[in-house]
Amino acid sequence: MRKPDLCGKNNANNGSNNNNNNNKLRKGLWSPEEDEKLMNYMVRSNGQLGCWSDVARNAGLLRCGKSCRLRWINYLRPDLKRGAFSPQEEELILHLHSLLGNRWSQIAARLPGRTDNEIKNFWNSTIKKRLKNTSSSSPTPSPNASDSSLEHLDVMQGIMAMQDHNMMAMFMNSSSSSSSSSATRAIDQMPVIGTGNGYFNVPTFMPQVGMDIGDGCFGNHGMFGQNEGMFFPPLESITIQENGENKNIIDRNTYNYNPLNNISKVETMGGFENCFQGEDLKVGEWDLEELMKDVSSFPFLDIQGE
DNA sequence: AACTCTCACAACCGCTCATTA
DNA sequence: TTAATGAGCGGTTGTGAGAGT
Repeated sequence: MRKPDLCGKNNANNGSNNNNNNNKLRKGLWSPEEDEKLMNYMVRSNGQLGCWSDVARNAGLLRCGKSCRLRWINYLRPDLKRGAFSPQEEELILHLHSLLGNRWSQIAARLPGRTDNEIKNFWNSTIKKRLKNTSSSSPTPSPNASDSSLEHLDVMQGIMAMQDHNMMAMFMNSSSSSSSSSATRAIDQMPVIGTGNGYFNVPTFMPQVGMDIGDGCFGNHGMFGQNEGMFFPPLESITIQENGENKNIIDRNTYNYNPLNNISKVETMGGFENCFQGEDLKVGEWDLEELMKDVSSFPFLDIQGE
């Protein structure tokens, strides 16, 4: 790994004149002290972060904002899942990659606790190699059914996969029986868990204004109850089909999807502080209840709406 | 024990896009 | 309209650790 690099060897430790000089910004590996500073700041700031360069400055770090952002997203975020990928995760990555290509952030958005960087590395180091060795048996979605209920099925199974790795397999099975295009559409409609790159997730220790996911369907005891502080940031947009025409209901960087039928406006800085603040908008047609209807007959679902 | 090779992954780089003034 | 700024993304690099010799 890179050694913590004091840019401009001789002066990086000189904290007295640390203003606006990129030459004095550190590069390379983060030291434990830096991690601690950043972590402390993120906790202390309680959501009032400003921009990332402010974060770097206010946290007392000799790092560029970009570096801080990366460190937080890829390493320090409290909801990160560390350790090896499970076979189910591997399968899901394979499948998503077959649909999405190298859009690591979008793949990561569907793997809770995993970052795009992690998945990218995993792909490049492990899966690529494995696929090379077993190129004859690479999985491809078989073209087949494409009706909308099936797509909803994909959606819901995808959601469940987020919560239970055992259920990823079900998502896989379902999706692999859909045509590539319909599966892709389904994936595009799939709400993603807020762990992917590009979004601050809501750390469990952060109070979320206007967030009401305590004990309900999406809360600690509901169907999405295995995680706290979960939210569903959208892809570039969520497109729904209504009467044969597509409708965009959520724009990226503008709204987060609130599982409780609300979309809340989000500050563009990254949403860490304001994930559920601001005006509430009705989701309208893309409705979890609607999706529930399609999947409520599934035995593996233990839906207890409130 | 010393050296080399390979792998995994953290971090950087360069680019694009969105927002704001 | 345009320039500046910041966020986000995908590709790439560099390095520590472990395996092999």
